[in-house]
Amino acid sequence: MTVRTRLAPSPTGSMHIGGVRTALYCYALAKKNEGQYILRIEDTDTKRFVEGSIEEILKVHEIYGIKPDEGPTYGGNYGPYIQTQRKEIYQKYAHELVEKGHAYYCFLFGDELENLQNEFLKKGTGFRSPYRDMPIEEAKQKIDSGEKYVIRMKTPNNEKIEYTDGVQGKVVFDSNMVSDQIILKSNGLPTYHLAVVVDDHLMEITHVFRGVEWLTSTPKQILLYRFLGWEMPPFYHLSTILDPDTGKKLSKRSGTVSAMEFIREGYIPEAVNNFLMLLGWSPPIERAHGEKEREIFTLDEFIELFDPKDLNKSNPVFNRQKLLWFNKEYIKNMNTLDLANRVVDWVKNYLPDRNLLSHLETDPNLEDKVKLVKDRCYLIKDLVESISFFYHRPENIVWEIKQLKNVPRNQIPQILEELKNFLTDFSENSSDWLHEKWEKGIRNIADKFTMKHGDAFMILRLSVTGKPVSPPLFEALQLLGKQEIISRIESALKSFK
RNA sequence: GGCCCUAUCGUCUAGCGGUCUAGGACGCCAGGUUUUCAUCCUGGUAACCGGGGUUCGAGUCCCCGUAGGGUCACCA
Repeated sequence: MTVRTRLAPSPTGSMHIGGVRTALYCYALAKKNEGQYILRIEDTDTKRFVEGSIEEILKVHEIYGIKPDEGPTYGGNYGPYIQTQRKEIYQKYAHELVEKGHAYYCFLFGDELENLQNEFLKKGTGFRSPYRDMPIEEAKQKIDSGEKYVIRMKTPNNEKIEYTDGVQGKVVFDSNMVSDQIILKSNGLPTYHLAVVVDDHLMEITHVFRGVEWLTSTPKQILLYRFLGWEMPPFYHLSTILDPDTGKKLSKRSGTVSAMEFIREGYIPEAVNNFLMLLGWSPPIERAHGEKEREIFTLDEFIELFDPKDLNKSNPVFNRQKLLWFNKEYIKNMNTLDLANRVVDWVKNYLPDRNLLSHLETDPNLEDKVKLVKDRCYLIKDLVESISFFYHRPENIVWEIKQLKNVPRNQIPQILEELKNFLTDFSENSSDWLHEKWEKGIRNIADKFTMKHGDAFMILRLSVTGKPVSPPLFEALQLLGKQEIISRIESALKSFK
């Protein structure tokens, strides 16, 4: 049997980061077993449809490296993969269910419906409509006369519905608690409950991953599978990612939750994936007492290691600091050329600064610059910021900083003058143009003014980069080039006059 | 409120009856390296929700309590 998993998002807005985690688990199980990962769009709620969200779901997959084998734009033999395009299929099964006596036409709407529903809610049992037992012929007459209707499933009474969940274990429900759920809405579209069952069956899905919020609706699907005479695939109800602030489902309130937004902020998709996979899953690796455990996993390693049995039931809190740490690790350890390309792409896609972009695209030494700053950055954004001084001369340098509190202000121009003369004497083309050689000379200058070496370095740093924090100074200067350094020192000097 | 699920350092987690004086990671703190900020080393801080059982023995099994989450739609 080939393993087939699917992600079934609703196009109702930005794709949530939790969706990526679910996708990761689906994808991993499919790929581990050389099966297929399918993307299906559940857009049966036309009111909540948001323009552009299908495109975004596709884009998120592409960026995060999760490639569907089937789905919208990917094709496949089980399409269409967008539910509104499968309307007739659901209708056929819904009516079939009525014929078989497992569902019924219901004509209850408005206040009447609401009042009855409230009664059942108060009683604490599942909703049952008075039309449940109306003879089918009578119901059909009403329909023929143009009455509006929905189709509800006929939930059996007094029955224990139990099944074993792949992550939650054995779960038992009382059928009296399960409502006669609407499966076909009055507009002719199915509700989720019917649509998933039909599609998962028709698309030959073998393992269903979804959030625990679906757990209590599972008996409805179990019933539907039974009514339709189909075998139900194993279900895996995944924990909910919790918000660190509210303790409830992760929401925008505490920060970014959109998968695309993380990328826009400068996160590396591989790092986000790594963080996500470990939220509720831990690798089955033998651990020696006291030995450091591995935290970094590539997608391929994850696929290899993944097994649903290692999924946790309890809900993890989304720890942004740890995500940041993962990102930093990925930036630090990434191949420099690859990283440089990503920097350019990021600026191209998410920064309006076209000027900077053209600098980056034409810089033959970009890779060296990236290399210089890569182990000090958390985000791609930081990387861009750290190297931007190469392309932009400092303006309005602030000399009154605590790092220079021991240096008399009137001494600064003197030092700069010395520095300038000193560097001017080097030939950029000779073997003298090496930062190791400057270092000694600059230390000598500091000694001459009886100041700390670090202070002299700081003055140089400020005049050239404009900031008290910079990448390793000498390597950076070497990359900047002699002419540029000297002219930056000169303009710093001018600001003193 | 009914029903379902969960409960180990602040957070992510390992643990699947004895090897637990409970391990790792993030964070935080201290020290070292260092021209800034980082990186990098070294060390430290910090947890089995409470109460009953079962057992020779419980973080690990059972029950109750407590706390948290989910769910009760013509939304998915």
